[in-house]
Amino acid sequence: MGSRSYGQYCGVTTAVELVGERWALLIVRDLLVGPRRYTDLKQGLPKIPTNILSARLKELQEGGVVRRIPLKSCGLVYDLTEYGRELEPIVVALGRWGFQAMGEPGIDDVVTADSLTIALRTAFQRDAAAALPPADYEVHVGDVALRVQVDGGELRIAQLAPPAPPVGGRMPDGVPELVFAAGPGIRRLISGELTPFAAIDDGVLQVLRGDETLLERFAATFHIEAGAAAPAAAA
Amino acid sequence: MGSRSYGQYCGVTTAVELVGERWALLIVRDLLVGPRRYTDLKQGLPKIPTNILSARLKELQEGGVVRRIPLKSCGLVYDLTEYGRELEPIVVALGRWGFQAMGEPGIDDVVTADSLTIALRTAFQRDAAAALPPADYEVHVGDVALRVQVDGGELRIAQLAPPAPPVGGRMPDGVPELVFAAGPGIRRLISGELTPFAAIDDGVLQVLRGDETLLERFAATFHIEAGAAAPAAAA
DNA sequence: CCGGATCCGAATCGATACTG
DNA sequence: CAGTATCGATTCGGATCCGG
Repeated sequence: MGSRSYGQYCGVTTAVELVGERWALLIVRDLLVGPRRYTDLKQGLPKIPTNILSARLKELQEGGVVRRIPLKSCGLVYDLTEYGRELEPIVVALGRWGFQAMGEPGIDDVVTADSLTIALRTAFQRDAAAALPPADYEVHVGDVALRVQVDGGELRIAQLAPPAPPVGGRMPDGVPELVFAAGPGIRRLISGELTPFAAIDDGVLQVLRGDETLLERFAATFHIEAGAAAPAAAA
Repeated sequence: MGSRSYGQYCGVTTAVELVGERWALLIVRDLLVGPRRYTDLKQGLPKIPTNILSARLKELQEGGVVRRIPLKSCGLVYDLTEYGRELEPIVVALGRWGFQAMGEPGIDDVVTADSLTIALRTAFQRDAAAALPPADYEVHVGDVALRVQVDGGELRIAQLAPPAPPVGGRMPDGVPELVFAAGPGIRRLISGELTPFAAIDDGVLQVLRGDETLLERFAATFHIEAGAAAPAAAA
């Protein structure tokens, strides 16, 4: 009964009926990084109730956004359909928009591997990167570790354990030129609020290995301009 | 407490906390067309409960997306902030994405002036239009009437009565070269599923005045490719 | 452990009525 | 015109439980 339809014949309306329910776009965000098992999604979305996760996955499948793939080696993954994958620029743009309104982290906010991966894609400055020499970073935020490789306009991000190597993921060889660790305060480096030097000085960030001047290159490569009006950062 | 937070420190998460609630993005969609009064919004969103509309407006203001402007001539409008206006490319992209999943209209789906305005912006092919001569259309869909002017890569859309001339809107002068009327089936013209000729033939569209060959130009100017996989059109 | 299904109280939504 | 108030219908959130 409860006709949940918005009652309009319109593309935007159709879109929000497909991916506008609570949690749906965050599931899509994580699947943009790669195929994920039910349990991976649950871990990447620590606060999602399991019934909601399974309901969303069902709806997203019915909407043609997500598909369920039985794995040869026993198991099961969810993946975006080709149609679902077309959401990538939209999710990235939303992330860029929302980034500007991020305040300080809530007391029990977490940074997950997938969300950080998308955040880096969001902040990636292709043109700036193309003009810079290739670089190879290892970034730690909380207990998430990412291998971030930039070569020309290309960006490659791999998630280091934990969690276990993602399905279909390929571990990069070689040694990163720069290894550093940060907390959520890394946001202030990406926003330009803090220079790399100031970030180290404030204890927001520590260089674990490598030449710390590479941080300048990192900051030039990953940046989100505080566009128009920096809103007062909602609660 | 029922902390409605998603518990993640992430731009995408922040964005959906700001505009991810039910109805919120549709309010933004309508405000992208121009400032609107409470009652305008209610008419443009016929199925929104009034308490939800006022709740969303309040939340959007707190989030720095919408602002409330007392009108000199007695009255009150809601408008997007500069930050809110940055959602335009995102809403347009979502509309383009959702367009591909639109099936046939539900029995009591409506097409509103604002949603059609955004739909045309969504479908606008700047490059194609720039290569074509200027054009001046009047489009009727249901009881919505739009004046659509294309000049080079520029698109201007004005809403003809009803409803009354929008606040701050300016009525175009002159006479449109082509006036036509359609139903929701206009979607099939924009998707390329129907040629202009076939659309007339099927009764999807009637030319009321002007040279019907201009419909070719209209179809070339407003088009949405059925990109990757045309999903099976959700219920 | 993986992939959910079930149950229940709390919060939100939807519809309508009403008010300054 | 611009909202509140109210109340039943849904949905969400949290926890537990179940079959492989």
